[in-house]
Amino acid sequence: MSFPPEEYCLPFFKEVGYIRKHCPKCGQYFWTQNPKQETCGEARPEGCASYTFINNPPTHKSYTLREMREAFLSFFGKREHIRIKPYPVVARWRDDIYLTHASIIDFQPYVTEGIAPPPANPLVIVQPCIRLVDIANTGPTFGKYLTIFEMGGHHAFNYPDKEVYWKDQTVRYHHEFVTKDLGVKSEEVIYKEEVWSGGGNAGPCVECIIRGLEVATLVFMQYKVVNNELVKLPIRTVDTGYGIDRYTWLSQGVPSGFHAVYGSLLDKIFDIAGLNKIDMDLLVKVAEVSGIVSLDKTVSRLEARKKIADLVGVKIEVLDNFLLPIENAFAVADHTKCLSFILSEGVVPSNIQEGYLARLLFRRVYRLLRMLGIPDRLYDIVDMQIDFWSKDYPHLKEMRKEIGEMLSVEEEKFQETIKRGEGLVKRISSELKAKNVKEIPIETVSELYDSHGLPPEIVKEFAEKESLKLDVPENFYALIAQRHMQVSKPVEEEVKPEEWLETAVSNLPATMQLYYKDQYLKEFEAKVLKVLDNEYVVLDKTCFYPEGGGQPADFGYFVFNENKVEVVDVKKVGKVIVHKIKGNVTPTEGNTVKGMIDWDKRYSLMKNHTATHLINGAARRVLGEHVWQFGTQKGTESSRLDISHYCRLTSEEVHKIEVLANQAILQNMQIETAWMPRNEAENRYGFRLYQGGAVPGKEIRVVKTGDWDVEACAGTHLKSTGEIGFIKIIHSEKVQDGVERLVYSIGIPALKAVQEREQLLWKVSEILNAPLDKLDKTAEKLVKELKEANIERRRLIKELARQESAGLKAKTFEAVKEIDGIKLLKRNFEEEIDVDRMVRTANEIIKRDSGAVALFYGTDGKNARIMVIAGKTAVEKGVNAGEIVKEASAIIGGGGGGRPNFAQGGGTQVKKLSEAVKKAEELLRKQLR
RNA sequence: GGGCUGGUAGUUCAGCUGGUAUGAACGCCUGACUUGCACUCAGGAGGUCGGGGGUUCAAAUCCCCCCCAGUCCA
Repeated sequence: MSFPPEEYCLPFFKEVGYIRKHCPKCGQYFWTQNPKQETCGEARPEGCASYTFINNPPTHKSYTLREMREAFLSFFGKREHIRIKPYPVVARWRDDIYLTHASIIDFQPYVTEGIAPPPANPLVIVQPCIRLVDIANTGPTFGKYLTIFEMGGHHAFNYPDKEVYWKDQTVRYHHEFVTKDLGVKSEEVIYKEEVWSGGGNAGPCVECIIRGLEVATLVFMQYKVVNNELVKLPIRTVDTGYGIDRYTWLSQGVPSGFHAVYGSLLDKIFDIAGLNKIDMDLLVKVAEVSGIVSLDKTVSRLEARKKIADLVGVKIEVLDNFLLPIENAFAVADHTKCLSFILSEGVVPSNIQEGYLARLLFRRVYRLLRMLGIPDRLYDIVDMQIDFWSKDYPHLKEMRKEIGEMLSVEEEKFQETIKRGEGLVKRISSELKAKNVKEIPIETVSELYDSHGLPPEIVKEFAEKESLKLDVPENFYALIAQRHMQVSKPVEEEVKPEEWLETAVSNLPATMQLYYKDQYLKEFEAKVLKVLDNEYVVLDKTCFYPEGGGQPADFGYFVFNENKVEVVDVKKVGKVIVHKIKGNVTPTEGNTVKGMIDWDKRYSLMKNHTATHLINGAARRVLGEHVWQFGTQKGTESSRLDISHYCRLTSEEVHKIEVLANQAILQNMQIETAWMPRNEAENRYGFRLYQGGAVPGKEIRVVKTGDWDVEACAGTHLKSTGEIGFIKIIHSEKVQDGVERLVYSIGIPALKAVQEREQLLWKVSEILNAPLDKLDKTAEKLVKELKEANIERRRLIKELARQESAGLKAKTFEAVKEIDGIKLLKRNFEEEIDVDRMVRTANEIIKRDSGAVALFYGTDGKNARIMVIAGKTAVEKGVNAGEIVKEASAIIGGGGGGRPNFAQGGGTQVKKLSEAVKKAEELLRKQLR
């Protein structure tokens, strides 16, 4: 994809004497005022330039991050842009991404697609952004790439009938900012032509480069990518990204972006890690060329290292030893900030979704700290981050305790994983050593990582303890990716059977939602607008609630022309509500029908829905601010709510939630619902609103339950909480790591649930013949007695075996025959074919006399069993128990087998048992001959 | 959402192609010898083989379902 040169040829460039040039190294076009500028001037892997601002900043003064942020905001504030507060880093308002990775994310998709107006136009914002894709590059690039950074964006949304500003003005703003406010010389500012594309949108963009560092990207979003073709968007968006952290670095000219952003905090981390004698000259030299580093799954760290070593004239080993701890400390500074921000917004580390991102980040930090030898200082560092950033982002401080708790749970889990891993590696090692293998195969390492979460460098560490070699290939993570390619099956696309419905109703007007006008409305009259396929009916208005937000659809009836048909499903298709009916007749278009909903069901669902909000509010109060709704399903008998939480709920916590929720009922709080513009709702109630995930539309419906809970919710709710009556939490379970499910009933079903439990207790009490209040003690005693009885039983079998074999009860043996010095003991156990007893008895016999052979058999009428156990001497003389049993049991219609000294078998033709025994004896005689 | 491991004695684990859990180590109990640092020696106790179905003469082992734990990817 590329755009014609005209797209970049701006009046501004002509006006101030910029000329367009071609970079011989990377092949891209750029604009500069400096005729001597040969390359595009950006420090990148192609080697177009290196950083020239280290120890030599181009700005008129040095800025802290906070000062730079303010400079940016006020520059645009003075130029008609309205300041907007930053959004959360967890993008709860979107269902397509987890984290906010650019300032424009805040306004997608509703503003950029024209569904809702922007909060201001033009606007300016500094948005904390998280990009985990850059995680491997964070330390080695000295601050060019960070997992968390602040993006300054000034945005203008240009509508067909309202132009704010576009390319020329955008570049002018940038130029004025860097030259006038920051004091960078105009001829040092290079603008590079680029193409931007992402999230299905595209447009030309220019990158702004100063002394080797790309500091901003000015994107002009104006196309939609459809089947590889560019389609013009009605709204053209100015999407700028100013790297506030990079400007700060530029202005300070310090060796790394981390020095610039974290300042004293970085010093402390270095101090903790014992990095206090750093060769600053070497660090600066490396910093200047660090722009060529760009790691991904295919480019190895060592390759990049070698390039740098050549450039600064140091041996690669020396450089590696020098840089590794520094890079790790850099990454620690960045990752602990990132983790603090994610956790502060209530993300619970988990093995799914955004929780997994938090876990990934935690484990990476922990490994880095481990390599630095300071894993125990994690909390101190996070604490310092919270102090450091709370000045600008005060909510961090409020979450300090919860962040600490989540970290400690996570640490414990990871330590367990490592400990388990150590055991695994030890065992694998001894197996390998037994086979005289000296190296751990890479498949084993992959499996240890993939199935047991053990990072290769930790495997290496443990393997070396066992004096085994392990060379972790540079492309290890690419191998893992490949592994997943091989095993993953193509996911079958779920076909939407209702797709035709969508097109069929697309021209119909929006159905009037009577359930929002009066949620207690049970009957209504409406005009039939459309009947499809004889079973789908669209009306001009309805009080049937379509399935949504975990609340099932209403059922009921339509009555027309003295006919009555059942409504069996209701769906919302776009803005149209479609009723699915079942009956012999269908209403005709233009007719009037009377609709009646199944009120009992609906009222019960309303109660359950409001109860869900109460429980959610109660859980947040009991467990903390990290509690978010993860999913919910309402029913008439019971409902469930999944919430994020970092450890298993105790019964005390569940009871507390239950008590609080019931108190909320007793307070009989009023429930207010209101439609309001998205911006207003977010401003008034915050992003807590999005409990149920992203909510579409320009206006959203806010359901406020007294001072207990506020959520964006489309469901039907009660007028006051008192109507619920009673909530009983039936049970809780863990549905995923970090997600707890609460299952509860309300009203009479809740009472029934309690009664069922009570019934169960009574029944148990009756069975155990013990009073209710002593059930626990009685059960304990019984289990203990059962265990003891089992032990006694086993002891008795042993004892019996010993005695019987000792000949004390020799008469129990049918016959004792001597054949060739071998003693054959035959015995019919009749119905007592207890394997354990037979085996033990036989074992006792051959223990006493190794020349003995036991031939035991018996039948309980259904099954017959034959067992032959031979002593050592007997086996030496040729007895083969396995063969005897095999042939003998074939007679009784079964099978059998075993080893020469031990075999058992059986069959179902019990009548032939004696024949089989005879055969067995015969075989034994043959074997001895 | 998809994939991969694992669940056997108090603990960590063996248990191959169904056929004795004579299971191993540590821990525990009893006794002896010793009081020098995982003491040693002798003896012993301890298992619904995660749960439920099925196949089979026979299932820890094979098949299906469920539960629990861990882990990777999106």
